[in-house]
Amino acid sequence: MAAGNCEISSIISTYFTTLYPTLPVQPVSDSMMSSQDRDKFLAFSEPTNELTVQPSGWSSDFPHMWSQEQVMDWIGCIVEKYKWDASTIDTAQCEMNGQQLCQLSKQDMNSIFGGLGDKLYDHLCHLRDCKDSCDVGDREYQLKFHLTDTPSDWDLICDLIKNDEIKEEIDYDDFSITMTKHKYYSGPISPASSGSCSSGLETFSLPDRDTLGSDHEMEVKSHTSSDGFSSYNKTDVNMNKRRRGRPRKLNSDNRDLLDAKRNKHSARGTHLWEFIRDILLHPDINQGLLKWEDRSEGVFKFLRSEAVAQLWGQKKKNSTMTYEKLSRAMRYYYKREILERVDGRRLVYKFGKNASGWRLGDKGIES
DNA sequence: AGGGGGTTTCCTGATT
DNA sequence: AAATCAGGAAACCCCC
Repeated sequence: MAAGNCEISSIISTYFTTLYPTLPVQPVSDSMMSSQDRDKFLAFSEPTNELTVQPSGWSSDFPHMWSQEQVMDWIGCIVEKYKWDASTIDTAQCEMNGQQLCQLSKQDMNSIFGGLGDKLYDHLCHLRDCKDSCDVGDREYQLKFHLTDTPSDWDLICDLIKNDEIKEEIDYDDFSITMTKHKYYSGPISPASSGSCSSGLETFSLPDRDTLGSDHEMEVKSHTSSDGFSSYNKTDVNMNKRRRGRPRKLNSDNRDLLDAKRNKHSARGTHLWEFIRDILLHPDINQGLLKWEDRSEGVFKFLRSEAVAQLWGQKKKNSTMTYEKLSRAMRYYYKREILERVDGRRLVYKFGKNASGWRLGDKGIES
């Protein structure tokens, strides 16, 4: 049991050591973990030898700077977090940017979002407070780890992270564990001891086994984002071979919840072609899995077909997914004209007239 | 309970 | 030889 937890705990400890040098950490002996346990934790989609921590979507900017898309993403996250029935929300009323959002009173929120209004308002206040408090060092870090396997495994992981300063929150649907640190931080992670802050949600991803040999050196990074709030630091840590793991959650997932009212099928989850499309549209999570061959024509290529299949399998909670199976599903799209055949080119597909949302200029697509 | 959509699984054969 | 493509057939899961 504790074996698998040891590794993730080690990763987490290393990361916390980086972020919060004053935190006590529990070094974990790798020998305590069997390869079988290790395999339970598939946690990366990254083809580089790095542990990358990057702000995700709406969390990286001040709420009042959010775009309409980021507002939607944020609402989607809260909907998901509280398992709210998205069908009760009028999506048309969600179409506002961050500035408009921040101008809403609690009463406004309640009238628009019903019972979820309170949650949204409180969370928004929390985010604003968090941003505002950076200068005085009182801030909150949320680190989100995407794990694999069954929730019971995550429970065990949580058992290994017992520090009163850290609050853990497990999201069983999201296959992730979020840990929140509320303490003042005075360590060197922030370049700017000048009040830099990286509050909000950050996502951890681990290297791909395919690209790693054994005993690699890995870096833990906290990227500097354009808003200048994040900081940079790195710590080397030896890691053993790992298998590729759960993908970071796509923002589109959150949108799907809100789209449930409009699309009867979205309640069942993202379709394969949408999953593929969303990977292509998010270079930050793409990680070299797919690439556009001809962006304007919707032609794309699988760079790491099996990795994409693994991710798809993880999304569908199917550990036996392969590119062969995934490609069969892709071929069914030809008949429905969601995809068009691209003859003579391996691993190359083209979006068809019934695929939407991939074109430049489509709603929500900026580049 | 039954039907439909969207895969998933398995398979054979062809092509690269 | 291995990976990929093509598509038939059946099964599966979920929703209505």
